[in-house]
Amino acid sequence: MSILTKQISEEIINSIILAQSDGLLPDFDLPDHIHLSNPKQIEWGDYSSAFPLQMSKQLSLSPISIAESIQKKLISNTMFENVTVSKPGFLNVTLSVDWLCASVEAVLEKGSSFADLQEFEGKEAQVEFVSANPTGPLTVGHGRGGVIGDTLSNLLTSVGYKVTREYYYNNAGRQMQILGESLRIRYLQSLGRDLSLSEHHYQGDYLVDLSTQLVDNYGDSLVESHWKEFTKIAEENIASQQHSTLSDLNIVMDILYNEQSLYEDGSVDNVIEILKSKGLAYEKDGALWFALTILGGSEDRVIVKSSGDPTYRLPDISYHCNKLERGFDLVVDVLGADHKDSFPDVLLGVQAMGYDSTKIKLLMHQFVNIKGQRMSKRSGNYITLDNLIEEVGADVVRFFMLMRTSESHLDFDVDLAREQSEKNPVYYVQYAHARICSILDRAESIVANDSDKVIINLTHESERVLMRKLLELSDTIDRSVRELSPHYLTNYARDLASSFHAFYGACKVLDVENIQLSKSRINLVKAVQIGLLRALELLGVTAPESM
RNA sequence: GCCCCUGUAGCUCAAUUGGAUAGAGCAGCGGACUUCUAAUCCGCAGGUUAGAGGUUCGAGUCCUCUCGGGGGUACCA
Repeated sequence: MSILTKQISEEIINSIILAQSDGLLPDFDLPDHIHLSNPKQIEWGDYSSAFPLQMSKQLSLSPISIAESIQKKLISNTMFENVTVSKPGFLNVTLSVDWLCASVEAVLEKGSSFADLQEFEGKEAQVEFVSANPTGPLTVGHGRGGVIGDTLSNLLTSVGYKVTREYYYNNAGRQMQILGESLRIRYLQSLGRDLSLSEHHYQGDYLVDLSTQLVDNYGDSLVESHWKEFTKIAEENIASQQHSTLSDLNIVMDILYNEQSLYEDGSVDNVIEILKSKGLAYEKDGALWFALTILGGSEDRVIVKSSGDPTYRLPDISYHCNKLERGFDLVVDVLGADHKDSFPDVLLGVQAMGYDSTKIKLLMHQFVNIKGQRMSKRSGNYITLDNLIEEVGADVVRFFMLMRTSESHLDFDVDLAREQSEKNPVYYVQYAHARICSILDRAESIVANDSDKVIINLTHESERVLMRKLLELSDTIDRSVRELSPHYLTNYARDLASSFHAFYGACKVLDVENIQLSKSRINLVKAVQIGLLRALELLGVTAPESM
């Protein structure tokens, strides 16, 4: 099944061609797509296009006359019940009930993949997300990135990509030493030694918890151990906790990419050599600088400090080259706003290394602000992702994280999220599914074991809207992928649920007085269930059968 | 100082990338369950889209300036 608006667009273009061959319209270069929007007034139909307005100047014709010429050819199309032209020069189409019914029948035939697209069949994509340092528990910000990345991965899969979910495991550099030292000090404190952390050490309670575990398991046998031993223990422990947190959110990574390996296999040195040989790296003040200004960047940056340690930009460049070397057609970095500045530098580095950096896309998200009574910050501690999941549940976390566009700040209202009531949009959507299940259970007793998929004559306005909304899932998936904006899916799920609830209120599905109509409505409800389940599946939210 | 994001109803946000009379939810008010789940539905009210200019048939959306909020601006990641 193809995208709904694309089908309409093709019909309009065909009508333009017909109008041209009849001399109703002059010849002009046809666009490959007619842009359609959902008009605000019911009398303007299901979709409308401003195409006649846009072409008016070029063709030296009035918008109305262009629209009327297209209308003359489009009106006989059985896909449409009505084609109208309105004031400044809009072309409006109303889908025919027969066409809608037949399309919904096709949903039943195709099942849950009905809205999937084959556009990127055979292509491979990599989505890198979360990529937290193994130095502490995941934050709610990581949670946002995680949910965005995972849902985007689902979406990319639904348009044909083979997707690799990847977590860049940042376990090299000085921060790991600090982690080891911090744990060592906590451990010695647990044994009663009078020591304290410095300002730069990791202050969180999680290292205290870990150190008491160490005392329980090893007693004082680790007293003489080097910080490196403690780093190893802390890293393993924290990483496994991070992944257990992610798995609570239904997120499973395919690959944990180890930063350390970039040093071990010489990739990082290779980047230095190539940049040097191209005259893009130079020594100054004992450090090695990347000459970004030559490549159009805003300013040169240090890639190897005078201490001999690389800055994060260097392994980042190396890592992104490695991604492209693995042959991905699309690489998406899901990053928090704090990383935004370095992204262009990495792209320039990748380009300088001779790779096609246009395959790498950025999906940046802003931070999460936690609002609510019981989640107020305790002294010295911040709210972890674990706390949040425990407080409101995984479904709610996933849904709320995807309610806003990723580039806007997200106010996470914990009081609202915790509320199991009509105020909570997650339950609104899930309740629609539970209602559907309930209807379908009862349907068995009225129309026993009926396997035919016929849908006819669903003419009520709420039925029309519901059918159209269901068929728009393909548009939503397409747009979410095109714009790397998974939040459209959340809006879609709410809209579809809303259309269903309105239909439920207006139309009795199970009506013993009218078996034929009941059969069609039951089939419609089955199709809506398929669509709603699919949307929730892509969002990673469960669909309870009763509530 | 400079760069990026952002400012829309009392609150939280949409608005299909420049289209028609700016839409939802919550909060407020009024209706609808002896009838498929009332975690629902229907209706009312709520706006100078921060402000001022500009671009054009047409601006919440684009350009300039001013004012608020956030982030960055490291030889941290």
